[in-house]
Amino acid sequence: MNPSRHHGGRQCGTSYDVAREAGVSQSTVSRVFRPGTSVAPATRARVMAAAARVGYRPNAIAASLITRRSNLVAVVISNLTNLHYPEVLAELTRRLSAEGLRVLLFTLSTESEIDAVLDQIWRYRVDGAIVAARLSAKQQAAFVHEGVPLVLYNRPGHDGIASSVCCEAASGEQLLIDGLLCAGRRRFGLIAGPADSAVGEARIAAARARLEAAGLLPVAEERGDFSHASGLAATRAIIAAHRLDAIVAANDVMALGALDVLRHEAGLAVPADVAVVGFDGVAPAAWPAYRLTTVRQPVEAMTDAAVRLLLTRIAEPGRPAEQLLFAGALVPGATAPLG
Amino acid sequence: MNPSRHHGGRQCGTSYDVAREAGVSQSTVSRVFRPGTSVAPATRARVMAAAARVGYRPNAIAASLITRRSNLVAVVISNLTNLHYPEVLAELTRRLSAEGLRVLLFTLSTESEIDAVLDQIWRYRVDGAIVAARLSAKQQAAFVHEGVPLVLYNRPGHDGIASSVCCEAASGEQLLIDGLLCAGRRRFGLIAGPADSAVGEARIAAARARLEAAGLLPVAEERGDFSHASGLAATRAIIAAHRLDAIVAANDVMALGALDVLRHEAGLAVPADVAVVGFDGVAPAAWPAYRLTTVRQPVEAMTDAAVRLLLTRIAEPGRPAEQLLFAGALVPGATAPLG
DNA sequence: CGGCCCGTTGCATTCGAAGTCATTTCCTGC
DNA sequence: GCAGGAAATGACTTCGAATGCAACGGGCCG
Repeated sequence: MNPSRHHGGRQCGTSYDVAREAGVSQSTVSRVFRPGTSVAPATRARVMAAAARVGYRPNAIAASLITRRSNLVAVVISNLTNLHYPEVLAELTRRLSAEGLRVLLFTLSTESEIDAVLDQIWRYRVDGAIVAARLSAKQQAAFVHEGVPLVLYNRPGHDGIASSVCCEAASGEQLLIDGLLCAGRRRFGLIAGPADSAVGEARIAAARARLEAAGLLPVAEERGDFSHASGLAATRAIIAAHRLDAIVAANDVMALGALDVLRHEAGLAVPADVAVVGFDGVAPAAWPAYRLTTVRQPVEAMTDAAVRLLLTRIAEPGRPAEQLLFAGALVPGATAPLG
Repeated sequence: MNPSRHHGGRQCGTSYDVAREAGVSQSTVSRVFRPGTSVAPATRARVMAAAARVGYRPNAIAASLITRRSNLVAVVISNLTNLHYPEVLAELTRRLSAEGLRVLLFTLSTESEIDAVLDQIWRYRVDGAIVAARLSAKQQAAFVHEGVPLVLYNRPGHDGIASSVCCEAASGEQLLIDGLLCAGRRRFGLIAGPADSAVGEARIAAARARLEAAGLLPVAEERGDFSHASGLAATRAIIAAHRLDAIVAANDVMALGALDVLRHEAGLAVPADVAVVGFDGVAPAAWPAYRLTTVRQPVEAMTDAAVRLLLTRIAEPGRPAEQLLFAGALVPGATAPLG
């Protein structure tokens, strides 16, 4: 029926080759390699031996075609350079592997690539997707339309179409801001993220809200893009024009940039002159050179939840979307006196 | 023939649905979606319209089965937490996407997982693999046997079986060590990587060789695992027992750990008391808090070469393996006076 | 006006495994 | 010794697109 051709490069045999070699049918070979099927021990042994002889490897592509399960999960990450995301990616990959799912990785250099990425996602018939990138309502709806379970990571789910896992900003910022206020800080500078970043906006909005609750307005505000360089630039701009006693950055990497400018360019003492706080809990923030006071996202719990949400939606496509919120944990550090 | 069933969740139509809708054969639909085939403009338009109506998406899985090209490339990275690798991964993904290839990502928590990963790689019939993890000779040979083009990233190719792209250690370490020697440093401490890391060993061996050429032996040696924490530990151990004037670390992250201990625990001045050098050129090394003197791997050139090597081996499977070496570029920094 | 050639198109087959259904085998209990 | 049933196995179909080959049609040239 299906003897393996030897055209060009060598290739591993098919289930038909194994079947012929073992003197059984292809169905039996298939059953041997599929858990939960009943095959006589003797037959199984014969098939395994034959498979070893011909170097048989089940073809996941062929299996996907008929089972309509590719065991692939698309993971979309917008900026891997953000230091926080490699950690997320590593955790996601680890957990997905443990569940027998493979990761099809997409990274975005610019947000405009997203439509091309989605097209590829549809083509590969992934079983689901975990997206840490901005998706419009229309794009989120496309996942429903294509029947691909979607979990958003640290991005808001539009109209409850998609499931999502987020680290809630309010309580974390509250801890930071209230601490600073208690310690007597009054002149705050804010370093926001890009305007189109929901997490960034949420954090800065939360910070601003706490200040307002205390009857204060930020003395200065600048926008960065979450990068260290933008943290440097924003801080230079702020301190050139204003006298501050606290800087609140939308993420750790910009906060580290702020620290660098304050200490190494402005000659200011942290936290004596100016306190600095961030958000994320990236590894370098904890290094002795910085010891940044920040809020750490519970990456383990969040990635675990993301995978779990995805699995349940794969298992039960009809299931309604869930939005999970996680609270960050205060990491005291040494860059802010927290009353 | 093949009308789309509506079992359970909605799914997008097949080429047969489009064919029926457009009044053409399935072959024609296939041709419309495949570049380099000849279809009458009018027909193409009809098919495109029909495809839009039924929401057709070419099924890459089905196409892979018959073409024997999955357009998937396995990327295996051993420790994403190493700060250098996220950058490599981002570049690789970007370049592979540009070539129409998708990334199947595998990360390793422990080296023992590698065999399970290889098994998955065979099953998915990837077109090629880029591996930044330790592979035994046997494992490398398996790629040849399975007919999967392999490019090793910063790992030595065994017996020229596999292609590889490496950042050569000798010239970089020479620049660093000779500079330190010129500046009068004589009492060196080395922080090596794990014994099974080829790059780590190569760098430390190169450093030692330069010292020997100058008639010196390292005063102290410790081993880390490339992590910041291990850099801290190694440095504590070294300075507790010896008086040094230079520390050479096998990578930047450990060097940053060394800096942290020297400055914030030991109260030593860098570079006045002790100079520190690393290797890689990771982003935080250039931040004002550190300004580490190091050698930067040419990530752009290396990833570009890795992808290019892979593409040519995919195109011409018979082609012999190539080993490419790249030289790192000195990043002067402020942690070492380079004579 | 006929023949030829090329651009289009359809038919039929193929890729490799999974699973349905029918058949065989063997064991059990009466 | 035979009916009943469970386990094991095989024949056959299916998933969705790509492609070799044959057929068709139109334009061009002689």
